[in-house]
Amino acid sequence: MFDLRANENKWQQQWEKTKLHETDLQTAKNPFYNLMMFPYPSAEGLHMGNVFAYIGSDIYGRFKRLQGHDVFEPMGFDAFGIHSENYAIKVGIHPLELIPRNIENFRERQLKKLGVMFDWKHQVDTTDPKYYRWTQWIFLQLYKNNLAYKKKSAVNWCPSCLTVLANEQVVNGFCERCKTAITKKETEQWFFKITNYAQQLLDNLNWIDWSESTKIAQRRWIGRSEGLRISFPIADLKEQIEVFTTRPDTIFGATYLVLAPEHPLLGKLVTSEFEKEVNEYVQAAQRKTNIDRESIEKEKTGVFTGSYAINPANNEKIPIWISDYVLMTYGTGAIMAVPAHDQRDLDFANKYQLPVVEVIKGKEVFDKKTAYVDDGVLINSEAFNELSNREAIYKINAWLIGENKAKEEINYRLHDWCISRQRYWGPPIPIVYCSQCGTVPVPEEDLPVLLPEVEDFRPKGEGTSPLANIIEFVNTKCPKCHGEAKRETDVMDNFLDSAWYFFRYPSAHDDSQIFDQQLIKKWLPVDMYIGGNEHAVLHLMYTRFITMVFKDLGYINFEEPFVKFRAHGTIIKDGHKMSKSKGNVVNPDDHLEKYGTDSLRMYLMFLGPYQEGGDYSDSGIKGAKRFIERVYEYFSSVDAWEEKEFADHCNQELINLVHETIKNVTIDIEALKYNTAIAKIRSLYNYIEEKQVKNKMVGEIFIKLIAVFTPHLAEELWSLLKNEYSVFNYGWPEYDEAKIIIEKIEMVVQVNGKVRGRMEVASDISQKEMEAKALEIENVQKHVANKEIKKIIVIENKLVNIVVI
RNA sequence: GCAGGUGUGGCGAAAUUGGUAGACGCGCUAGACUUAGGAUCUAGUGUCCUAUGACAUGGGGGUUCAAGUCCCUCCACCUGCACCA
Repeated sequence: MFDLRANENKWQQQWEKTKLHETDLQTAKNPFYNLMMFPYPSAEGLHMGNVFAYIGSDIYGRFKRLQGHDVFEPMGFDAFGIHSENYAIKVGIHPLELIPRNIENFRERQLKKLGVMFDWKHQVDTTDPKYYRWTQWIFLQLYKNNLAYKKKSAVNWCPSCLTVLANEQVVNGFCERCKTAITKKETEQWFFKITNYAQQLLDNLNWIDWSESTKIAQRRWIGRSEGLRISFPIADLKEQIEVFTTRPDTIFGATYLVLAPEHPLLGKLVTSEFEKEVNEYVQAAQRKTNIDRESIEKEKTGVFTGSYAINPANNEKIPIWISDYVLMTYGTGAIMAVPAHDQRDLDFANKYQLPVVEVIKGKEVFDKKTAYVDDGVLINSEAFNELSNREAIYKINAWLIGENKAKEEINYRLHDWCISRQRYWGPPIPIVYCSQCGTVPVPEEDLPVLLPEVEDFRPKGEGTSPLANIIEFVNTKCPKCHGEAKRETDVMDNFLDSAWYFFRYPSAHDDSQIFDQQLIKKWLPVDMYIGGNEHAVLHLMYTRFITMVFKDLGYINFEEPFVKFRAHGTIIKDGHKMSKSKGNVVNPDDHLEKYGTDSLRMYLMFLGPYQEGGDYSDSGIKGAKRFIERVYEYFSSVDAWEEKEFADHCNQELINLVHETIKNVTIDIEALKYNTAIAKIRSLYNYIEEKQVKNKMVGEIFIKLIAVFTPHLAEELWSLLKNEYSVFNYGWPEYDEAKIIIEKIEMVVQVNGKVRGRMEVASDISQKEMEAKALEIENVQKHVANKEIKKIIVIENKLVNIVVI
């Protein structure tokens, strides 16, 4: 009996000994950078999702290697961040001790067993000072180029993680990590100006070769909308309120304004009569979580400020209200309410008895309950009456702009990236505050700003990092005037660590520079990136931003990091995502031990399309193991392989099958359709076994095809056939369309689209002969009898359809 | 609510993009070998059925010689985003 585990150990050792997977980056002639998303090393170890992702990516890498590329397939650890830190807190072990232990476990006990061709010489660990020194360096470059700034604003606050979060890390109002409801907190934070790149981030989506689902998610997240910024003068005050709208055609129906409770002009607007009510409302809004505030089920509330604005279109006096359905974070934090044509405004107007003026007439009669939001003809709009609203938009825009009452504006949903974290486990922000010189960046030669060893690394929750309590860390000298100064005590968002790691892999041990320009030129952008779509608007957005910054600062000459990105699917179990609470988690270690890596690799790739994932079943993996054992038995039982050109000595059926299989498997793997590739390889094997094929060339072709899926088995079979190590140095099989000769075809004969018979015909038969032959079939005659043949449709090599009436 | 996706045997899934529905597997059934089988091998396996028949790709309708595939409509589930002005 074939011992899969022993065989795997044997070849893994051999690979390591011969450095088969170490690519010489300098001399490589045909580079292919095959990247997969690196993991954060949790103590639980790899889960089935990681395993699925890495195996799928490795198959592509092995395929490219066999096709003759020098494949660079590095791996590293995304070990900074709240996830790692929270785990350390939970188990009560300091991250400085825990994380290296986890990394060791991940690499030695798990990743190395997957049979993936990682090049460990280029391992990267984001918590290594030699790495985060460059993360800090990146911060400094952004700072020097006005792309990093500090500002006070209402930011997302997680009351459980005790830190602020970027918008991308708030999921449905909950913390991405711990699922706690997010509140708003008014504090000073560091931001990166990702919004400077909003348009470029959007435009490039038109040409990068990424999974469509990922591109759609990014487009929506960037959320470009075109409209007008209109100024509404405030009655009795020399101020203006600016609103953003995409529907200037409805301006004559704007019957009131609504400001966000945080709006800066609010103080000036509120009349003494309404002061108490307004203050109470503002305070209540501040206390609410985003969930309470942004839930659309909730009834809208608001209060009148006592002031009025002038509608610049018709000079009507309209009241100014505040409400928390208007967000300070989008547009100008103020809207013109057009209740007749916006459902939210209508609900609000009905509740507080505000006037509703219909300005666009549609087909249906407006019932004051459902806002009319479709196209129509303008009414109650003075000079613009009877225009279609599509036309009116242009005319009203031109008029308002001409009158200096508005200007065109493009708004994005995307906000600047808040990178401050009031936590311990991250790279310190390299900034010093001096009472004389103000905010001073740490000089590049003083990097890294080392993360100090702190006994109590728990977050304190006062809006400051635990580092704020370390006097030796905080107190420092100003790099400019050498006077007393204090360090910034926040650390950087973990997503910055991972936004540039693939730039570092080729230069992983270069302490003189962030990366070697020559190597970057040779190896980047990444040829193929595979990862989970949960990072569609997080990692994959930030990493594009950082790449664009590198380009603009002159470090690289490309602006998109990944030529090709593919999102893999998720592995589910019994119809649900694997999760501890559902109790359906499959531990990959057990299955690796029991069935071997090759079985697991083959099974995972076979259970569904790679980009969709699939449902894991324990029994399915047995089938893969059975297949591997059967193949081994067959190959080892052949004592004499015929060393002949198979194309000359085999029957045409086998020749056709081999060429067709090579062709289809090549196409399928390129498209990541591993499940069907495996099905076709198995079909070929079934034929080999059934017909007891012993041609050595056919055997070798089969081994190469299966090698990407079951590399250990392939090496063993390769040596069984007395070939030289390693099969991965011997190229991907070629197919030759010309060798596929079809002499006879089985054709289906239909009568009125229903199959009534089959016939075997020579491939060079004429259409007339084919028709005649079809009509000879007894069962066909039965169905054609006494009927008039209207026409006969012949599809080459497939079928004949006789249409009768 | 919006966007995207999915819906095919008992199960995971295929289907050359309009041309033989169910490839390749899992499971199951029967048989062989065996002291034994949760091992292995062989055969069978969409449903109904006397079938050379009929019916079958979430439901209904349409286009076509021909529809899982195209169009209309309805339903269910999954994933994102969600008061974005």
